[in-house]
Amino acid sequence: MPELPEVDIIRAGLTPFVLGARLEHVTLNRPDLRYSFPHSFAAQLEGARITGIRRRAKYLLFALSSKKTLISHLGMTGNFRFDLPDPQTRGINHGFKKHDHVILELSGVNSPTPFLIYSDPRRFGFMDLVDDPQKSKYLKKLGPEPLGNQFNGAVLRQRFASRRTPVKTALLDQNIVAGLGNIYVCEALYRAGIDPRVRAIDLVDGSKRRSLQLEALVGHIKDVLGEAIDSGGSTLKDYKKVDGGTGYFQHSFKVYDKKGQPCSTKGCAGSIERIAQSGRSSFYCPVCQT
DNA sequence: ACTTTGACCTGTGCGC
DNA sequence: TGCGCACAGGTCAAAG
Repeated sequence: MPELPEVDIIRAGLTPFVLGARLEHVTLNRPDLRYSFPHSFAAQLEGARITGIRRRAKYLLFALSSKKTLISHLGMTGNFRFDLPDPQTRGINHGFKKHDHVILELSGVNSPTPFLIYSDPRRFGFMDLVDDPQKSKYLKKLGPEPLGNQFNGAVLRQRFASRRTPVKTALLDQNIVAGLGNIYVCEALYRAGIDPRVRAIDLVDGSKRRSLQLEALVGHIKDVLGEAIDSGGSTLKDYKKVDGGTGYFQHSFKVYDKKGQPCSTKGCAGSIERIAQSGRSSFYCPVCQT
């Protein structure tokens, strides 16, 4: 579900409500999500205060007064919201909903309710508790943040130089650049006029035109992510902001999920096609993405 | 080191 | 209305 913009909106939405809050009680409604929760997970969290929330790639990092960091990945359908238990359904998930797997009971801040709920129907998300997030297996190999100065044409050229895989696939590889997902890769490639099937290495070793495309691609990635954040992210189905509102960037999609629709590039007579690449859908205009 | 494939889950929408 | 299938914002382990 959530790519970098959505995770960043969630981070921003949580911050005023959980910064400084104390984790009074933690309830796990099942022993695992994608992976098992770490040993004594709830007990280790209880009593700690949340001293900061950051985002790295698609991960949320909750810094705790215990000096541990709670790492949360939302997978495809993970979400946080504030809610109260429903007395009518006390039998299931302690009064919360079917896929409400983690209940964080907070105190000491002015949050909408004391209960911060992590919900995740498909359970592709996971949580971990670590001493040093930089060293964690999940974060240590990640590529640069696409919105940072560490991500630029020279860096992308270097990272593409050994990759014979399609540029679409390469951009989804979090070890090349961290935070892009299927939507924003499709949209950025469209803006850059690059066919998603072009091999990454060919943007490096190919023609002058290919080099210019790679250089432009960097700017389009930054632009599309920035615009999506400004629009509150993209809501397809599960994604909601912490306050329950939806994002709006889905209304700005040019190609994602637009199969059969006319290309919106001025003067282009093409229509959007859908192809499968490494098991995911790619949407693109075969006329103006070459 | 790189590439490809399948696996992990549940829900929804479609064609019949 | 029900059934079966395809597909969905992601990532990782395994195998070549």
